[in-house]
Amino acid sequence: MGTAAGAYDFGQIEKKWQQFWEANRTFKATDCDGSKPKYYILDMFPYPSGQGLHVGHPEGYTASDIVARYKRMKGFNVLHPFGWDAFGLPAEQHAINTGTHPEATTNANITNMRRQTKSLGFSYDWDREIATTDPEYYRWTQWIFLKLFNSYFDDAQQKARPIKELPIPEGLSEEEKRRYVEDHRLAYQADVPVNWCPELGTVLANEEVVGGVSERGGHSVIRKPMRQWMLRITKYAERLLDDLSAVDWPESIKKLQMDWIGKSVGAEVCFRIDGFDQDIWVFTTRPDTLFGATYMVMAPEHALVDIITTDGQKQAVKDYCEATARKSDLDRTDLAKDKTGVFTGAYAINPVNDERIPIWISDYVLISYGTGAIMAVPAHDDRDFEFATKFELPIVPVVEPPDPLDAEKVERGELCFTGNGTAINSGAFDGLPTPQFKEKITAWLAERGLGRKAINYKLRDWLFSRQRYWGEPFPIVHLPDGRVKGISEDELPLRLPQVRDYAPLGTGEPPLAKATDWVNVTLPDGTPARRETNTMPQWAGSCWYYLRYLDPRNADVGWAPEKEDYWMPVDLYIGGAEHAVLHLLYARFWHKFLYDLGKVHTKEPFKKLVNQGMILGEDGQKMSKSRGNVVNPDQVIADYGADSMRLYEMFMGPLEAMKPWSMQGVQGVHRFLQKTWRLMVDEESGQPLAAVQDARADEETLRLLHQTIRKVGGDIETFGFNTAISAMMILVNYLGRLDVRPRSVLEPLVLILSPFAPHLAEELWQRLGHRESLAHEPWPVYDAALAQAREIELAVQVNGKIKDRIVVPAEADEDSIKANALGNEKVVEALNGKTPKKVIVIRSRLVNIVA
RNA sequence: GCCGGAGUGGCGGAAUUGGCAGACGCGCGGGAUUCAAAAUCCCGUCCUGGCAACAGGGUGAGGGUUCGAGUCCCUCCUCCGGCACCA
Repeated sequence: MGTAAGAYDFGQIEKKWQQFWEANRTFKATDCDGSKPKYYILDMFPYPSGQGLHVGHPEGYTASDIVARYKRMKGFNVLHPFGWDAFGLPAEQHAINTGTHPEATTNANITNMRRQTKSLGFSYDWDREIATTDPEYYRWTQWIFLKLFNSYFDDAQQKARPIKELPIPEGLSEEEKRRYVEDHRLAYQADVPVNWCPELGTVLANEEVVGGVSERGGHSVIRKPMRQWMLRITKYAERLLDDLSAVDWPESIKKLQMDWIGKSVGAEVCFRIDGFDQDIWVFTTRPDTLFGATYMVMAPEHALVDIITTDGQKQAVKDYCEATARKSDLDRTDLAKDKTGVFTGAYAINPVNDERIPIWISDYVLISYGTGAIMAVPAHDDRDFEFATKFELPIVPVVEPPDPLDAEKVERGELCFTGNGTAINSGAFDGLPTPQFKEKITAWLAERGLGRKAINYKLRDWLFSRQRYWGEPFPIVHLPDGRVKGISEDELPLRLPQVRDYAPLGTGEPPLAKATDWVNVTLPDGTPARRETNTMPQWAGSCWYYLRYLDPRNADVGWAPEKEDYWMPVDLYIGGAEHAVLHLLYARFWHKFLYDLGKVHTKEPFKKLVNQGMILGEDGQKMSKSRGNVVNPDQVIADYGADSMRLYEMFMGPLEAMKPWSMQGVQGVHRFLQKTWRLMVDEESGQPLAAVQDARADEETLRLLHQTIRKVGGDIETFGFNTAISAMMILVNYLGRLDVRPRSVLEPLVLILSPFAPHLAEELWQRLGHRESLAHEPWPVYDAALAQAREIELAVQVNGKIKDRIVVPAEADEDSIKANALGNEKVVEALNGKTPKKVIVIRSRLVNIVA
């Protein structure tokens, strides 16, 4: 196999061109080149895992590489960088088990994955390679954190400002002033009930807990109050939501982000507590149902619970609160099927009708959303309905559904209606449609100081600290008096210290606490202090890496402003849909913050986003070691070559779709590349075939060529890589039948194939007599006139059924087509003497005769 | 439960967005080449009936709009993804 001198020796060819590109810096991106339009195309950088590359990675990378190579040929100055999201739990778990420094593991994994990535021939500018674990990189991650720490959010201006400019209310003590400032920083510490994972020995962000267990590893997660670093992402909720309309992203991803942010517009309403000075505020999206509020529910953690509970109910309430506190997240969701709760013994006064309503506690009300208390309207809220039914609380209908049948059921308390309708049992407001009632009652409450318009978000502040070793250290010190200070920027990077072992202490104390020499510091003024021992979560480094690529070796700033101005935003971002809310929301948040600081000039970092779908094993199942269906890219490349691998991954189906692997499919595209080779190269000599000539192509050949150029270019623009490949296959199959293969046809074919199979294309280009790489050759221009067929075959239907086909000149007008069709003998036969009622002519498509 | 997305040959998938369903590839069948095999090339391949020309049916199921529906509308089924007491 492949013994002849001129055979398609992909192994040798691919190595040769990879070395050529690297030696010649073929894909070097030139900063601030004003002579060309720029195009920034970014892949989601991978975690350097010990498993190495799997076949899912090259899918997105090949797609982006095709676009990058295509755009270069279209005359763009393309920035196409690559790097490593290198902090992460696997290297640390390995360190805990074996004592190997995670850095050593990480570097070895990067070396291996870099080799694998390079073996696919992607046109990255490798001079810009970065790793988030490099101190020269995380120096700037820490720098951004310091900026967050030293900023607050100005609600009126809806933007971040330096903490020094925070207006502090009059009359506060020094201690209160300090607290006030701490409470406004965008990076702050708080005692929060966190997702504590005993198995991993760390807390997790809400986004990292899936179905009550940890996203990584599937370990159980419990609720535990701990002092943690938080980022005030909630301040950006409105902007994160608004600016989604400005990006070209899949609607599904935008929707996921919208739902995650979860904006609700409603009102906060004040209820007096009978016999107490205190009030309870509740948040509701349905202030129009206030007259139907028959009880209240507070979260068990609510501060007022202890105060208002009557002696008789003390024990029951205490037991319930303790039981709730012990529940893990998983237990809570499991128990969600059946509502639980306890009466406090206290009553509140409904502000609209002065009714006395009982106050309950239940864990179906969350302390972390709204005010931690609700007014319950069982007739018009499913959860309240369920609770009221179980505990036999009154149900008062106040909204009449439009459907009379429903209305009757609601009236009898048999149906819970949550839609819009007409107000009933609501005093002077009766008869109002829901939307108007909402506005009226909100104004009514506001006039009396009993309520106000309010907006709530599901989005919570970002839990930003982890009790791990392998992450960015916080540039923060703790003073003996409890104050927290950021270290100065010129002390960055704050490097990770060496530690004896990497195991968490299990108490919540991070491994860094073991590095006492590092932890204990003396400040310039002589004060002893302790360094923060938590580290940042993995998402930190990926929040801004697209900016470091712009200026990756700059030792003075994270990125130079003129480079940011030239390259940003990212024009095309390709990666997996699993990052829909995590990475993409966090990165947008940091970007908006940097925008407020004037460090970036665009509101959004990623203009267009495309998700590649997952590649399944040959059995149609998700690839996994235990199933034994994992495809090894190294093996595929060894057997068929990188070009075949690239081409196959693009030929499998639509980029975004989930699709199963097929080794025979790889063979299929490999055959196509072989065929393309043999189209031009003599397998014996390696020289161009005698059939390759400087001859004129005939009309039919030119037409197919120009149609193919048009199709392939158009398909690349719309990510239809599978159909682009199919079009090239048709052209190659056609040319294979010709005895004379004009160079003027083969050369454009090689050029349009080159983004897909770059090694083969470069080799063919050279063997056709070119000295330069084709990487910057102009993309062939198609001639619309040549692509246009002279004659067109039309289907002729009678009553929608095809009877025959006719051939007409491309420019034939409707009347002549009509005459042609009606004169067709099959048509005459089918009509059987009947007169056509109507003749529909779709030029270039078909004729339909209705009889 | 709620919100998205998708159901097309034996398989992966095409179909100008309302206009010839099944491009291209895989697989399979037949043939050429070969001592033989691999590789390669040619022909066939949605289903049913027929030697064939041809006829009929066909895009998850059922209904509707239309001269015309894989594509649009309604109802239902299945699979995948997301959220899961967010008031």
